[in-house]
Amino acid sequence: MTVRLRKLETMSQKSDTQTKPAKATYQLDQQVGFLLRRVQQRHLAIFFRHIPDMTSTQFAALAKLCELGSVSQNELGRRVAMDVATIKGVVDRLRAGGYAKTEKDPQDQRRLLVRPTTAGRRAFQKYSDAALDVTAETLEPLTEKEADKLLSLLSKLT
Amino acid sequence: MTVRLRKLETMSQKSDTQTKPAKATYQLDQQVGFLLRRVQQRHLAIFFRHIPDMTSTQFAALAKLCELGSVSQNELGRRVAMDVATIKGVVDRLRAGGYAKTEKDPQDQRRLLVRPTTAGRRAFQKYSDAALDVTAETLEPLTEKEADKLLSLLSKLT
DNA sequence: CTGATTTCATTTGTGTGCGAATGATAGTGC
DNA sequence: GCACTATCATTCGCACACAAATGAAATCAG
Repeated sequence: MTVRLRKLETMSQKSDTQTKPAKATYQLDQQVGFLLRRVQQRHLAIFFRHIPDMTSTQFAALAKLCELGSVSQNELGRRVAMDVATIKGVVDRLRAGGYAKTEKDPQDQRRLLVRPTTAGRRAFQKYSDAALDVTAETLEPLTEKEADKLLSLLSKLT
Repeated sequence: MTVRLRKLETMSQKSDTQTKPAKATYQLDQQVGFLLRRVQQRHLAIFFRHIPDMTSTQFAALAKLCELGSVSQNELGRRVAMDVATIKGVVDRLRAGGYAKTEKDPQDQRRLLVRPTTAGRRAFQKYSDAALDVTAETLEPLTEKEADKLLSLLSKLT
């Protein structure tokens, strides 16, 4: 992730004067996957401008962690839709940044309990408004109604 | 990228019985960034099921490459919205897979010209229908109208 | 023609993201 | 109490994705 702002030059928007195809033709810029990637790029760049201390992924994990207080690493991963391998790395970095601490669960020796530190809670407090601004700025090209529509459509694709 | 299918367990949809907040509260599952990430995860898993030979990124680059015939590496990257460092890796892998070949541009010694190989063109032909199926399957939870709406909204966020 | 700027490719470093394999622990059935 | 199975964390390997730095080549200004 970690997408910083980088001018990718305007991509030729290609004024689509093609003859109407009987069977749909493969047009890269019309594929969901491509659009998703580009929108995400833009979103991550915006995120970084607002919250440079942390990546979007880390913030998501921290937010959930503050909400839950104390969870096992795997459980946290599930709550924020991250693979076990991914959440491990994210927790490691949160820990390295002083935002989270971990300890073995005395009740279950397999589990690694994760908790936010005071600094972690403070960072979440500090940035939660900024995080909302990120969402707002990302959706800024849309009207409020369109934005709602987009969120609801995306939710259906989850 | 390379997203294989992995059950991420159903995330607790959390029946939101909280008191209506005057100032919007940070709810992870309502942030565009989070939704984008999850939708992309699902999309990449679908992509891999249909086209296991190549990643979605590689296919995008190959598609553009077949359309253009011959481009410099940087130019190709710009066309598919990839960073210089990223496009280099992608081209390397396309080359390793036998889908593309490169050569120094005789007109400009800085440039690395990239071309699709015969196998590359064949792969693109072979998979272009599958790629459309990927888009279709990704959008499958939506009606056709909704899908169009989504694509148009995403386009605005580019 | 030459120095400054731009463009292009490469490399290094960091941070996601996934699959697959491994080992440790816990729970279950008998 | 003992296999069987499930769960949890870790590790490895691969593939993006970007910033920043470097070097080489082309272009532009004077």
